[in-house]
Amino acid sequence: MEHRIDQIKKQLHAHSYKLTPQREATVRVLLEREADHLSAEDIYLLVKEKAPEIGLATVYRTLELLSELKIIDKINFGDGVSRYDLRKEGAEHFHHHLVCIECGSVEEIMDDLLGEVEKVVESEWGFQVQDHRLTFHGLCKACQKAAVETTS
Amino acid sequence: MEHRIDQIKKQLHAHSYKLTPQREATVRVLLEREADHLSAEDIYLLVKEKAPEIGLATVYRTLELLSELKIIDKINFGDGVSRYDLRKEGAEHFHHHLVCIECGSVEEIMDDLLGEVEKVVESEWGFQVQDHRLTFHGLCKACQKAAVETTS
DNA sequence: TTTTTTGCAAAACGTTTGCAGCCCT
DNA sequence: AGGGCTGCAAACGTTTTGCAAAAAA
Repeated sequence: MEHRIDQIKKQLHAHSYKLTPQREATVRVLLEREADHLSAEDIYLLVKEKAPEIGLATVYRTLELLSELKIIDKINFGDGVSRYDLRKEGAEHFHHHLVCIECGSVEEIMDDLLGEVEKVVESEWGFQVQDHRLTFHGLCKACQKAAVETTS
Repeated sequence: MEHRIDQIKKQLHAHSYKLTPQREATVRVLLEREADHLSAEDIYLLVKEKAPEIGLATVYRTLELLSELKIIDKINFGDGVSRYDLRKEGAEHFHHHLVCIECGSVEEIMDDLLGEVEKVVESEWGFQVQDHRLTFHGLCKACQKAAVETTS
C-alpha cells in the first residue's frame, strides 16, 4: 500500500503535480476499495471520512488528473455515472469486466484475453491498438443458479 | 430501406407499439446515417429537418424504445454523451469499434472476433455471456501515416 | 512573489418527467 | 370515451467552472 502511494507520488511529481493531502486521501480510498467500481460520489463520501473538509470538486479534479496519468481508468457501465478503476501495477492494458444483468455485480478479469484479437485488428484493419475496453453482459454464476431453481 | 422500415414496424407492432410519423422520421435518420454514431442531440437536429415540430423528449423516448427492442444499441465512448448505433439485420451481438485517439474517427468491425474469448469466459469464469461491448482505442491508418510524416 | 491547489457556489450539461392536449380507433 | 403518443417546460442528477482564499514553492 505505502509502496503504491510512493509510486503514484513519483508519477505525479514526474508531471510536476503534488500529492496533496486531499489527493492522497483520494488515492487511499481507491487503493482500499480496489475491487469496487466506485462513482465520484461514492469516492467523495469515503474520502470525507478521512478528510471531512474536502469538496466534491476536488475529488472530480483529482480523478481527472489520475485518469490523465493513466493511474486510474474512467468507465461507464451504462447507468448515468462514471466509475473509476485503479489500474493494476504495471498493467499495460485495461482489464475486462463481467457485468451481471440480473444483480448488477461486476467481476474483473485480469487475464489479457485479447492478444490474438488485437493482432487481427492490427493486421486486418491496419489499426494500431493502444488500449481496449471489453465488457461482457450476461448472468453471473449465482444468478444462473437462482434462475434454474426458480424454473424447476 | 423500406424493407427495414417495414421490419421495424413489425417489431414495434409485436410489442403493441405504433410506428408514428415521429418514430418513423427518427428511424429514417438512423438508417440514413447507419455508419455514424450520432448523439440524441445530433439525431434530434436531423429529424427536425424532416419533422420540424418534433420535440427532443420524443426523440429520447423513441431511442429508449428502440433500445429496449434491441433495434439500436446505446453506446458511450467516454465523452459525456450517449450515442446510438443501429444493429445490423439479424445480428446477434453488438459489433465492435475502433476509436482513433487522434482524430476521433470511429470505425466499425462487423466480424465477431470474440467467439473463442466468450467460450473461455463461460468455461473459466462460469459467466453466461449474453452480449458484449468491445472498443479499441488507438491510431487509425490515416493518423499513423500523419505521425510518420511529421517525424521524418 | 508567483504558481498551484482548494472549497464553495453557481452554472452547465445531458437526460428524464409531469402534464395538458392531441390523435387515433 | 379510452389508450397511446406528443410537445413543452420544468426538474433532475452528474460534472464542470469561476473565483477568492489558502498552501506551497
